[in-house]
Amino acid sequence: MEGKRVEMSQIRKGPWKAEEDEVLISHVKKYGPRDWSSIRSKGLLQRTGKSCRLRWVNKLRPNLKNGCKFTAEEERVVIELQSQFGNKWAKIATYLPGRTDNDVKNFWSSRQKRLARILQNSGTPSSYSKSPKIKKEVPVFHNVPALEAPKFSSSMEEASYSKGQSCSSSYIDNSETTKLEQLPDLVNPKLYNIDANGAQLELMSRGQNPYAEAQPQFFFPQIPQPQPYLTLSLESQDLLAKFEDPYFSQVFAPMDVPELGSGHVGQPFLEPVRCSGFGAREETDNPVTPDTFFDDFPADMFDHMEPLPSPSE
DNA sequence: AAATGCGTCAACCGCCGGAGA
DNA sequence: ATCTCCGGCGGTTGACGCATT
Repeated sequence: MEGKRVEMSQIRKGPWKAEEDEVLISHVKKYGPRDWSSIRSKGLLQRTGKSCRLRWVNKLRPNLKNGCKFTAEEERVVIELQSQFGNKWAKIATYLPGRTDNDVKNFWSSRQKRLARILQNSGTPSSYSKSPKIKKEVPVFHNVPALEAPKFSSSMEEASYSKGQSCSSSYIDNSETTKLEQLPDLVNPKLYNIDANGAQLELMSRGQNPYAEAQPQFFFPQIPQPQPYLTLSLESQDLLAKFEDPYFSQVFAPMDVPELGSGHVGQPFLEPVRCSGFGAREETDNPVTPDTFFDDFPADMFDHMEPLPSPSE
């Protein structure tokens, strides 16, 4: 027992040093990405097997897109797959070459935080333009190539170790011409669920999608029917969808959002705006990545919403 | 220039399931 | 059948850097 405690105290935690990385890489070169616990039992590293595995999978594995932001297409894929599979980050990551489940998870939680904050900020309409943080770029996915079968899984560490790392995607082709017709149906308000405190925004399709469990390893999500009139960013789509959700209204009605109570739910909320106004600016890195919508948010955006019932009702 | 807020990322923790003894 | 160990996964946290006030 005492010995065990001493042993535990020798386990290193925290950031990895370059030397440790080298040892780990060397081990994987020799034995492959397995026997993680033997790394410590052999005295090579004072790290747990789990820690070694995590380090390898998330940082050292070849062909990782370390440091590369998610492309618009990748974001779309994540959003699409999350709606199908729920928070199955490892599964989702298998559709994104070079991305790990941790990447996807981080991306998603950042996005959730952003959405939650945007929704909170919506309590003060002027805050759209005043909040500089909401300048975050949010892509509009005009260009939505069909998802191809994953060439390899993010957990396929056997992938040739010596291959160089690259930020280029094996399946994403930015040269495709814009096709609004391929936009996924991400504005279905039925998809969304917001918990009681309004902080956690999540898709409800978890466990409800017939494909969610049935899909094999190389199953690919169905690209829903086109929504040709949609030109809003995904987040604006999310947001608008939530505004149409009665539960959303209930949750957020008590907030200081007078605008939310002065419209007409059921009216066509998304106007056939084509690449004009918000969400259509060009960007150097990604020509089809527009600016975020909130800076340029129409002041009357919420005018189409029905008055909310009072909490007492 | 300092304070603050926010986003991103790396790493840890706990739970779970499978394999083997 | 049960127990233990290991690996995989999802959730969470804390550090850090950047932008803004």
